[in-house]
Amino acid sequence: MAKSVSQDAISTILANPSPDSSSYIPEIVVQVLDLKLTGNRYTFNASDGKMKLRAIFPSNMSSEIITGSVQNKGLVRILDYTLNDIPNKSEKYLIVTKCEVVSPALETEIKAEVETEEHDTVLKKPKLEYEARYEAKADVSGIILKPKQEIVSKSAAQIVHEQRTNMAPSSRMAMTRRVHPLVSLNPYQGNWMIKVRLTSKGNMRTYKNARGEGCVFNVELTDEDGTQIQATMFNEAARKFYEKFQLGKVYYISRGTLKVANKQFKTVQNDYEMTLNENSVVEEASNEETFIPETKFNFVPIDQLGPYVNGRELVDIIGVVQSVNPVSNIKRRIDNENIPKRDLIVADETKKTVVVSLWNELANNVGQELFDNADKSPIVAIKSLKVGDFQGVSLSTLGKSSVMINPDIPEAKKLRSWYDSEGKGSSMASIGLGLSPSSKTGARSMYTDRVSLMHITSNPSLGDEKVLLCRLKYAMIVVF
DNA sequence: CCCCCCCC
Repeated sequence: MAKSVSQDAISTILANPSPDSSSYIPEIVVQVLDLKLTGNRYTFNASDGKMKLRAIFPSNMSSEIITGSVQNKGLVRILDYTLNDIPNKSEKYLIVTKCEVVSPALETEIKAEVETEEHDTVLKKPKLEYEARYEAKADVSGIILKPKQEIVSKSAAQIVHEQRTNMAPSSRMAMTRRVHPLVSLNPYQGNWMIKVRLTSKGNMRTYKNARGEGCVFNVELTDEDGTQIQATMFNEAARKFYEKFQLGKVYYISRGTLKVANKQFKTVQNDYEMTLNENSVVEEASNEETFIPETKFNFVPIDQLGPYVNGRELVDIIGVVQSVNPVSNIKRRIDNENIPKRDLIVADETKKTVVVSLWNELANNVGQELFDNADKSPIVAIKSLKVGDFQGVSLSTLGKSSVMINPDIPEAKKLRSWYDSEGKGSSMASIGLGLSPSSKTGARSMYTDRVSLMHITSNPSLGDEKVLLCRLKYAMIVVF
């Protein structure tokens, strides 16, 4: 058999994102390029000479890679796979679930067109650190050039070894020590390291109770499998890690402790929660490829907020900012403490508006930015909002809420183009004050009273007196 | 060890 790639292999994969036994898929042989160890997985570029696709090998392939049968610039036949979306990103990546080795390393990267001119350019590209070192040693005189072939025919295991030994000690540590999946952690096993994305960050707050006082903040961590865990830091640890932890970034974490999570306060699906103390190790995994999902939003359209009123479940919303109030200070009843608050009105494609109250630092920081740019109708995406019943439906931030202005996500682009083309010219009604026939669930609050009104007014068995009473109540709410 | 999330 000819040792080459299948024609249009990448197009075939893209056209069949999740093949099953009934799909007919022609043979897919690709060249493995840029094979490297990322965390605990091997990743590579699958190439058919024309197109490339980021890909990941299954963990059970690792031994074959280490023994050298799968090589960089070698050929593999992909027997089964799924094509996965990276949320909020346009590119796809290929998860190889079954494959076999066709050929060890070829001399060159396969290109569909013969590119003699370009070949020189390729050689002049900035070299990877290991390549530069390799050549520098061989080429002491500056005359004898090391054949490129010797570099390309190195097995993945060699490359990985060289990558490790040439790296900064901290990253080498991260590569060498096994990354544990979050599901494998428990309170009884201490020596682990995880690689996680920070998918939620609470604000720092102080507390005072019978057991003492201090400061605390919580984060939510997500790993490559999508498993989540909440981690808590107190006092010294809270101060040490508060700035270091940034929403959306990826970290290696070790030396934390696990305990059984309190069901009552659980915000993620995990039997355990993590505590990090001042001796825990948190290291950012910067400039590294990773397949950990990005922070995921579950946007609820404004006209669908009804069922969430006064519920425990939090919502994410995305909308166009219609207006922003100045900050006001609210005196908390229980202890007379002043808390900054700023209200804004947002609208979305359902042509409904809702009032969102930003509290504490969100009112001051991101709130001020919104205030200053209110005339530009920015898009806001807000994660983890509580849905209250003030004026029917109201939204409020919590400590763990986050506000993103003009986020680079498809939903924001869609909303922007809708608003610019037709939204800004159309009339919008407040979800709180308007009747919303689509939302009939929920059992209390003024909002539900008005839903009941609709049922009653459309029920012929009721007397005029009751209908009038309900109409009166509705009228009063509107007047308010 | 927190677990509150405020006001009209």
